[in-house]
Amino acid sequence: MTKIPEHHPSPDLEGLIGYNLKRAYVTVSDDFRRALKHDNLSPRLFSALALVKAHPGLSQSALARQLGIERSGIVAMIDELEGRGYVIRKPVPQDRRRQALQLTPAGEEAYKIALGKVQAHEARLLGGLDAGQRDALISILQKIRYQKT
Amino acid sequence: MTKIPEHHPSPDLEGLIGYNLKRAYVTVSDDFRRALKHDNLSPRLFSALALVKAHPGLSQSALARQLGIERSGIVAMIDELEGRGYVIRKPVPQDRRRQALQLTPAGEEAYKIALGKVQAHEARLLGGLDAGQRDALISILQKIRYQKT
DNA sequence: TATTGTTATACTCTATAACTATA
DNA sequence: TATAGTTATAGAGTATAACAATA
Repeated sequence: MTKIPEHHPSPDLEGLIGYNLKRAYVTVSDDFRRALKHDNLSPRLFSALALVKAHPGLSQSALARQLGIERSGIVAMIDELEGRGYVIRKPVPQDRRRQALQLTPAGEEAYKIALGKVQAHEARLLGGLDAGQRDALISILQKIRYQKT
Repeated sequence: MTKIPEHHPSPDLEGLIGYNLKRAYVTVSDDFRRALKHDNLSPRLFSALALVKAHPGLSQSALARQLGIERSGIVAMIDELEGRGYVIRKPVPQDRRRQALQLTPAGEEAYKIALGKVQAHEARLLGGLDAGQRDALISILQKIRYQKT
């Protein structure tokens, strides 16, 4: 006997942006993790590297604001990246409260490799979208993100 | 002295679908929670109600598959919804391993009210999108979700 | 007074592994 | 053998609240 595929969504849910956003993110995130399993980089650690790379000297508080999370959550992330030798906390003489974050050469290299894998993962996973759809998607998502609520 | 707004994203990150999906989902999810705070319904409990509503008699395992999570995670969710009197677990005589889930009248009513609030929240939050953008977004997100990886 | 980094603590969501009862 | 529900347990990713050092 052939198995009947279970497929019974809720029309209410399927019509909601929030539900579809969440499910799509889980799909992309799972594939991201598989793609960077060997590098042992989660999406959030990768994002932290990307921001420190783009803004050498960034403080931990500024990184937290940029990622949209509390600064207390940054500590363990930077501990981890520093432990791997990817990032250093550099004292700032002009403001002794701060730690200026920057990538080490090993961090630069690890980021470069990871970025290639991330872009390959997205190209593979989102290969079904044409360039127009991809740009439209990013533009709409940014409109949502940057919206004042 | 005027404060300079901090705005230093990473070009790499801003170009990634995954990063934008995540950030957009957090925005929508936070607003959802604010909108349904009074009803004490999280996105996942709301989704569970929606699926039981759409498919009365659904088993817990089928609900888990539908939500894309493990069945062990469903137990506490249904405990909670049952405790509030929104859902009942009904024994199935033909298969005594199963519990058929269904909404109580109170659950139907709570869901109806919640659905209205959720739709209002999305209309408000996504008011900047025209109907075409909204449909395009849902269609692209579903394409990602339903993709075989 | 306000901000930075930090710690302690707790909560939400989810996974894994094992068990039992049924099929 | 396989599936349904369940429990115990653990992990990731957050938040809140407090504190010391510094601005």
